Amino acid sequence: MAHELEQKALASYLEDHNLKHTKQREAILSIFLDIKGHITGEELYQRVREQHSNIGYTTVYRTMKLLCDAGLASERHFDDGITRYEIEHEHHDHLVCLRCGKIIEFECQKIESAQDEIVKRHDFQLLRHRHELYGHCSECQGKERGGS
Amino acid sequence: MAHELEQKALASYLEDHNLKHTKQREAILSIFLDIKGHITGEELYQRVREQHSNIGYTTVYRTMKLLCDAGLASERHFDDGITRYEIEHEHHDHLVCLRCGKIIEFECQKIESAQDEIVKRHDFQLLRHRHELYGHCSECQGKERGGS
DNA sequence: ATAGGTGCAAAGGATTTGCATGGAA
DNA sequence: TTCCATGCAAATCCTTTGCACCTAT
Repeated sequence: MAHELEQKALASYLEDHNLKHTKQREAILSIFLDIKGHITGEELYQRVREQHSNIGYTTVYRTMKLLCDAGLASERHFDDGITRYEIEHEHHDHLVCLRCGKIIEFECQKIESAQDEIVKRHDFQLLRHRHELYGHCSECQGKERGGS
Repeated sequence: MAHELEQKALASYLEDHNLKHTKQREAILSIFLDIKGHITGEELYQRVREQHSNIGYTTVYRTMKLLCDAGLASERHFDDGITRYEIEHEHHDHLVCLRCGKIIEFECQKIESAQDEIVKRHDFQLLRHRHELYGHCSECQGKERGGS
């Protein structure tokens, strides 16, 4: 079985929470893990459909929510308002190309510590943040408009 | 007339663009300017209604879009997906309390310059960014759940 | 007179929910 | 057998649009 580690993680999460292990959940996890970048619910649904024409939209959404709870995926919201999912991994932020839609990850210790200062200054308890840089990627800078 | 400067700015924007100066636009601008913080379309609509029960939802939305184009307002999108408007002013970012909904503005030169570095490193052309810190404000840190 | 503006209701798009059926445990 | 999961359709939420009427210019 591909993605054995993650499938096991899912299985044990399901057991621990008295939830059921279904073909749909296994299939959606597997297809989701095959994708490297950030995928929308719609896109994921399409991919799932290619292999499992009987799986519904609803199940994809519900399963992604489940995978987020299980710590295998995380939700991202960029400016277009469409929810995207990515494989859960260490903290990072994003550069988003407004022409081709490319999403690049970055992390920056300088910013993190500057944030900590701000949070302290306002006596805030920081739970999470969101930091996105929007612009044109190197490939799109010459173009009038961008495709993908 | 209150907010004379802004009303004039609106008037000249309207003239320049062959648009019409209406009571609704004047009223919405005036009420919007009375609000200090960040307001949702819904809240603004309610406030407008208190004084002008004949103004519709649609007009509030359309007018806010107009005010944004005119540079008098700007739209903000936080994690709850609801559009908020604020008076247009120099660049800043936000701290958002997840309990009481309080929104605090901040600006940080350190972060700005760190961003510039990242953007250069990826050969990106930066157009705008979004940086939001979510957590609990000082007043809400003791509470189980928050009102307001 | 003539564009643009308004307000209602209806549409829109992404996501969620109700409900009867299906399938793990 | 029991309860959770599924899939469809309908509902939801915020926001936008169509359209007939209205009103600045």
